[in-house]
Amino acid sequence: MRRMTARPGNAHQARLLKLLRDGGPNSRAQLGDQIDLSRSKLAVEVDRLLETGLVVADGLAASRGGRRSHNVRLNPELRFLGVDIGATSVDVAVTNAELETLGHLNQPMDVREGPVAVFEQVLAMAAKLKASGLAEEFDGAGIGVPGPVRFPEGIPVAPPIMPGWDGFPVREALSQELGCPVMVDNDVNLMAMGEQHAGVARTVADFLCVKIGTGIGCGIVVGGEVYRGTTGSAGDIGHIQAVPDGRPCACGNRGCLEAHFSGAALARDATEAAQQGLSAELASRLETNGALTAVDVAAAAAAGDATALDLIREGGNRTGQVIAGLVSFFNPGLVVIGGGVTGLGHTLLAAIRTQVYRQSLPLATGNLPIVLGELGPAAGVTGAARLISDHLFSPA
Amino acid sequence: MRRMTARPGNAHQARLLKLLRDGGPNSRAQLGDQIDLSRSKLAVEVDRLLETGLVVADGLAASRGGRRSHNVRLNPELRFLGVDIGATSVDVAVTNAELETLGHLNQPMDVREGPVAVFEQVLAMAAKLKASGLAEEFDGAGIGVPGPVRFPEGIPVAPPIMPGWDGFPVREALSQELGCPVMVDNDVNLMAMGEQHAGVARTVADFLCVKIGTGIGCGIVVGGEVYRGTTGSAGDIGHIQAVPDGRPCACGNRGCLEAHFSGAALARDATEAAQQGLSAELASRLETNGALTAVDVAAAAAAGDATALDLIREGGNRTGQVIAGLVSFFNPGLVVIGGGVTGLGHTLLAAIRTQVYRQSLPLATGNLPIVLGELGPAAGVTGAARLISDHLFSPA
DNA sequence: CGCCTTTGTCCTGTGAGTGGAAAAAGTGGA
DNA sequence: TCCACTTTTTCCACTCACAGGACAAAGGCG
Repeated sequence: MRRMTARPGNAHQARLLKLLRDGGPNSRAQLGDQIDLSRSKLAVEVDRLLETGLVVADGLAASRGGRRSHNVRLNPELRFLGVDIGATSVDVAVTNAELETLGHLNQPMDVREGPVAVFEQVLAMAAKLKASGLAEEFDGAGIGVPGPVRFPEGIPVAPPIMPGWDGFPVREALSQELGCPVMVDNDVNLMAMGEQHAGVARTVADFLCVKIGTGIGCGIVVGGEVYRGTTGSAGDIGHIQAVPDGRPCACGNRGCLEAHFSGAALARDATEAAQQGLSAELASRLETNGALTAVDVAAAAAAGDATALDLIREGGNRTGQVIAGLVSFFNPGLVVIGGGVTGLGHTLLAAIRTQVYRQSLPLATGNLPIVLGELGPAAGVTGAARLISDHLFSPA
Repeated sequence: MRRMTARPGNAHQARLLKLLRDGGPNSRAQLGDQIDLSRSKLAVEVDRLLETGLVVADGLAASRGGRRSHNVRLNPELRFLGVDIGATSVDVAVTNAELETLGHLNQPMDVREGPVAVFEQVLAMAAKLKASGLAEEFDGAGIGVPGPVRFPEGIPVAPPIMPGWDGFPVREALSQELGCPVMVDNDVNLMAMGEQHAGVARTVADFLCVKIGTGIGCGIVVGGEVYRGTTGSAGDIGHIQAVPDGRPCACGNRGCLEAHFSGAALARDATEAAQQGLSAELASRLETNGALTAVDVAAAAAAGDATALDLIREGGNRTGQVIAGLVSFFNPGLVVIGGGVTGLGHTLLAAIRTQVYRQSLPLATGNLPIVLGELGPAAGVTGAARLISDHLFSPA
């Protein structure tokens, strides 16, 4: 039993833990500069944290011109597990308490196989990470699932692409299996938290994080906090109508954004184009691999294939149109584009930017960066670790 | 000089003031039930508030089975001024500290005449209210303007329908003229605050308040607080594209919601229909009044005129389509429809509801009321009073 | 009229937190 | 090597907010 079960005893301790998480090892004096507490009080709270074992001494800091100060840091043996369940693959990573990734695994998977089968796989991956010496036990785990979640209970509700998960007590079940606290959230929200913690959104209070993968979703951050909506389905922009009377969508409507542009739609359109002989490049890839994915389209586009570029541009336009509406409504300080299709890169980004800058009013777009996510596939697991650390580093 | 210039000295006093504002006269004991403070502490803070004059004794309360308690209430002589500047008219009202409207004036006006002319009119109306004995002086004023506002400074920024107001220091100027603290906000946000304080949104934390007047805007409330966006232009949904390649809009784009449905668009469409002889009802009204407004369309619809009903339904569909997108994105707990066109009533509401319930996913719409505002033209001024009271009832 | 309940006041104890003094541990120049 | 000056850390006395109990005041009810 090396596991830490302690929690901060008050708001001061919680703030200190978060400072150490986000700023790394720090001297008492430096902590004092960042927090509004007297030196005496600060010393008392740090001592209490040292007693709990959450924080440990870390040698002497370099001198700032006088007596050298004693550094403290979060216990380097603390381990968080970050799990990002996608529609077709799963990422599992181990981090330390400073949320640095120590190990990262990725495997193909199908959510539709249901929670039991998926968690079996996740637990096996976690065990593998443990076996490689990265962790003895986990002190907490964050889980991202590709659908709406009733956040306080950690239970998916009415997830369209993962029937069989509806109402499954993910948080409770995994907490049991892993023997540690667990928090569950939508994968898009975790991506937003990841980019906020370690990516492009570090300094922005209000931003949107659009994830284009098998489906399309959007993380909403208001005042530095993820906004989840009344029933946990906020940010579900895949089924906003992008094309009046457009393609039929799995949800029963027509013209949904997701039906026109997403990993799945792109693969379908590319296959169609290849079969119709519109693109030699895509056709040859189809023949080689037996099927096409967004990755093939990205490669074809990189090779200069006109059809692939057109598909990307067309999709970017659709997406940009929807985002333009969201920008008018929400007036964010930043828009982050991420997810599986970021491989499409700047062609996609340019198309989105064009639409947004053209359709939204200058006041909203004047100083609005629209950028690709910085963390790629690590955003989700980092966000997951961040989620559980936020929870554990709050007063009990 | 009867004016109160005191402010609460700490967070407890601020909470007490807000309890008294929202709950009316109250005994010390009842206040104790609603706030987490010991009786002794509560007594001290109430005494301090009595000293400042913000709160006064108000006789004895009815017995609850034992000794009768001494009531306290907000000083009944406190007066707030609520000003709601629309595109074509202005509302000015006086309230007491409990935000009950004591007097309300409404006059036609044209914002395009610029801030100086408009404020002359507003000040005259305020003077009239004073002269009728409703107030000696004002203790604070809230101002709503139909465009984006840099909130902390109270300065309109790049307002499309009110050129000439850009950068005008509304807050400072009016504070000078009125001799009291002033807060400025977008008119839609004030409507949302009004409905939150005294209308349909009293118990909802996250909701949208769509105002359809000369233009279209949307107030966004997140966790009970108005969300204004990075540059203060959040909720500016009038220029979201509702119809691809639709009607040209003043903003330079095509197909904006506002170009297809709003007070102005409705008047234009009705006039067109009347001139083309599509509706005898509208034609006769056009002849009588020389011009048509949304009110005429409402009357014609009430009389069963098919063309008028079609116009409303068509507009409701467009609006509903946009709102459906916002509902998917924001997942609110309530949608309030208000503004000048609420006269169109249930025909409009039904059209909007149909679109939203059809286009958004069940999880978001399952328990989503879409209702008309309860307060009508009083929402704006009530919200304005609420804005300034929130400011004054916060620790200085 | 006596007993019970509720309300309001007084008073003391406690714990959080501040700020100054002094000790501890360095740096760097003469 | 010594001394003056910094920075860090600990220690201690003092303040202040607040809780909670005792008690008085005021009213209901049988």
